[in-house]
Amino acid sequence: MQELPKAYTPKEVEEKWYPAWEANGHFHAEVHPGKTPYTIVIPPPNVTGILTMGHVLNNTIQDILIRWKRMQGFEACWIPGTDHAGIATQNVVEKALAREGTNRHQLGREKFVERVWEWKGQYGDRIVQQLRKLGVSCDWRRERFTMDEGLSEAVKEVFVRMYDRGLIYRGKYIVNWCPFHQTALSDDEVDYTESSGNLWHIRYSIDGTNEFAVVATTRPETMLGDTAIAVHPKDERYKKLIGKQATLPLVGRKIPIIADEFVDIQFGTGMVKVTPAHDPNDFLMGQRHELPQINIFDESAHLNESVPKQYEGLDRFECRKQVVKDLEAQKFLVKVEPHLHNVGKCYRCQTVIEPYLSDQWFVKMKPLAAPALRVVHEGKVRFHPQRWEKVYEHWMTNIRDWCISRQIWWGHRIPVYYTPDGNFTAARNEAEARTRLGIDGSVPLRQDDDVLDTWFSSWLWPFSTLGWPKDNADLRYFNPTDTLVTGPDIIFFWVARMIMANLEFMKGEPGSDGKPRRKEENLIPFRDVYFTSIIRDAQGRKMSKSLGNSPDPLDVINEYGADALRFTIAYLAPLGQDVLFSSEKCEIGRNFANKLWNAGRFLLMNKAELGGPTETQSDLVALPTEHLDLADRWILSRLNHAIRDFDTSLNAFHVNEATKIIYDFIWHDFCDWYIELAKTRFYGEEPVEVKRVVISRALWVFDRALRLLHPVMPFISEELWQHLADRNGASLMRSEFPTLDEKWIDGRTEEDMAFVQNVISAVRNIRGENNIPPSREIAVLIRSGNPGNLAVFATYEKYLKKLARVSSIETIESGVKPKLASSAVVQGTEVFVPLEGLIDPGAERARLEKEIARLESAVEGIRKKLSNSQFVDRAPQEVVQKEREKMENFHSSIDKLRLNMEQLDA
RNA sequence: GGACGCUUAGCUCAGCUGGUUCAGAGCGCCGCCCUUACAAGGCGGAGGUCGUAGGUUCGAUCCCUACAGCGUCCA
Repeated sequence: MQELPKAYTPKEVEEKWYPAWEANGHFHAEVHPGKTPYTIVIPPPNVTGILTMGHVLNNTIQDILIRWKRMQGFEACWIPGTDHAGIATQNVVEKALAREGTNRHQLGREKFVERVWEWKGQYGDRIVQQLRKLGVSCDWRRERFTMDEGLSEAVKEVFVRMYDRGLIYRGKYIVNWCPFHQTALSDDEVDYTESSGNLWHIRYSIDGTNEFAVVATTRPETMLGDTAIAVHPKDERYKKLIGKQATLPLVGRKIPIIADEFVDIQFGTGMVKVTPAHDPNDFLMGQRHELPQINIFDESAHLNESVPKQYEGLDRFECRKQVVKDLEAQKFLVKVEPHLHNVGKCYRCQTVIEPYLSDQWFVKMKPLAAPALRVVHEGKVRFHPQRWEKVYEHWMTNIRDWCISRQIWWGHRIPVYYTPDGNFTAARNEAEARTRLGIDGSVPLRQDDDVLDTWFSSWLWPFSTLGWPKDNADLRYFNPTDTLVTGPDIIFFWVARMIMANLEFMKGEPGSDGKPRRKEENLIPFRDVYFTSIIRDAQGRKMSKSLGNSPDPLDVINEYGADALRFTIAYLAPLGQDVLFSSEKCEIGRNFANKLWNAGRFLLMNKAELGGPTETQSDLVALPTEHLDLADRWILSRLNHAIRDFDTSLNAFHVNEATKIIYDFIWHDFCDWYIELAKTRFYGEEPVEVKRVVISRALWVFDRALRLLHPVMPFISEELWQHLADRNGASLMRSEFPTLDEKWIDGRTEEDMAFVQNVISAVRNIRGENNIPPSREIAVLIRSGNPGNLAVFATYEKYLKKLARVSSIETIESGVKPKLASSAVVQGTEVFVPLEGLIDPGAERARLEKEIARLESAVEGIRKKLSNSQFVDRAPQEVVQKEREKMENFHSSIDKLRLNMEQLDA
């Protein structure tokens, strides 16, 4: 066998294994009646997107879960895909058109949409290719796109069914309007940034009095559309004004003074202007009081004909200047104060959003929300961390109807058809529309121009990707899916809506038993939702393009390796906490990979040295249990602890803990101790047959460690695993995940080993504190009243010799006083290192004093406890007993240390 | 203004729901080492009254309350 290179080089390994796994179908899942499915649907990244650290976190976690379950024998299916990202994608193509000196209007709708598809064909798999670099084991044969034919069918089917049930309606509503894109935006497509503006105080004269109403506003130009003034009903200052009329300055319109609880008595003057067509709150207030809605803007936010002539045609910001100027000139402006407020901007073009009244399509959310809230309350869908339930609950109980129409061209066109005389219906296609409308082919039909919000396709993702609305085996088997891994920022826009959609549309669909689904646990889209944390930079700032503080994951992979990146991000990501990331942190993962690599290298070198038959796949199945010594029993106990704890952690979605468990096991238990101890046997006197057993067992343990590690670091684990034995074409990713074998968990062995480790540490401490170089061997004397400890030593003195570089070990009787020795007490056993000429008695005394002081402060703490009668009476007896034992041990150690210190002078 | 989260070593964070030498890890720092797997490494060491003030309890980093600072979401 060829010797491994001295350092691990990720690139070639990654480039070798990923295509091999994919070509062998290892990522693929099929309906398999004998196996339990475990399904994840990927949160589809925007087709225009590039891989970010957020994707790395999210997809690493998914891959850890799916690889783990796959190795555990589940039929693990991870469905990947991309989102058509309506506005974002349209924007990209429009920019390209602009560079060519044209635009979508010149091109026309049909040609434009063709152009977008072209773009998608050319660049649409960029992010998907980038994901592969990370090593994700998605079932690429099942890759979907939200504009696929199948998914489009699902969208139309859902729309028509909801329309027929009255769950979709058309209405005038105030929406977030982007005057640049001239489309409505959903709430999440609006970025809010704090900016400094002004608060203008404007005076309205009140009819029949000499008084004035003074209102404060951040948007004076909207006064042109005011239809009321509002005060709080309990505001004593203005009670008498309620019901009176005021005159709107510049316009002259008479508007009423109304009372509404929404008004904040503290804000400004306590009087507000009401502009129902241009402010979401005013819109609601207007509905409550049946106020007129006067729309003063056109679609590009220029003033329309509803305002006095001198303002018509002005841009809204020019108009603001003009209105302020005119108010001032006519003495209506009372004062102007600087004011900080949140301004909503279009997330694509940063144009200030205009709350705008327009015809839109809506989904009625209340009927959908109730069951979706219930399944979470009842724990049928579980959130991790659980606290997100409250956020979810708050949103679900205050839910508002969902504006689903977008005035753009790229997306699912709304399946509604209009006749010239204004009749309309939703339909799956034009023919169905004609049937529904009762018209023949002679009447021209026009389909709605708008497209649907992108989320209207992604909320169907857990079943549309599985072929719905067609009943099929995949859908029956893989839905409900198991785990969703996503960010809490889209809990409303995506997670909540998926729960609603699945509950609604899976009802009655055949389930895994072939019978129509009824029970809610079969109607949910997923059982667990893991909310990932936010990735921030080392200073704690959010990663953003404009700050340029977001490392390109592909650069990081090139520099450190995909496994190192995956490991590091998993290691750093506690459930529900933000992650402060910088690429240098990948040294954690890289160094670990290198450590692992060299452990493998060491084992393989020794195996080659010892000769014997080459291991085969089957050789590594059974654990060689001959010639077990303390170290062997100990590492098997530790391994089984690791297996158990890994399972516990990952079941609780504590990915960082699971990662740390493997790290600690491999680095500290296996490398620092087990390999070092095993050297005493490889280089010792035992016959070569025994050594071969020892190396085989070490390889067996290492094989299990690689299996444990594989979900986190798939590439290096596979590469090493293949080197351990002739695998005959098998892959680690399809091998069996280690399971707990209780019989190897052995408390006695761990105690004995802890004693050995502590003695070794004590000697190393003496060596370190006295600056004795490793090249200088030392002698050790042991004194103990504990025969068990002495017995362990008699058997395993070679461990101490090797690991602490000790030349000889002697046991001494009590009463014998070794001269000028450095000493320590380990679990009641005294360890002496006679070091005449090597140690500085002053330094040694200081060392012992420090240790005595430490023990004395511990004793003091216990003394306080034990002298407290309340503690002795009320604490559990075993706790009290333990404290007493501790106290005794500490006292005994202190006595010994004192005595040894005195002898330094003798 | 409301809800939630965070505050532990110089830095970044664990501490899994009150008692084990429980005060930890990684990085950084100091000292000794190229000891035949690994200097991307080994061994040893220094560093914290666990945000503040109360409360519950025999006992609090952990549970409760208030406050401060930071952050996120909602209004």
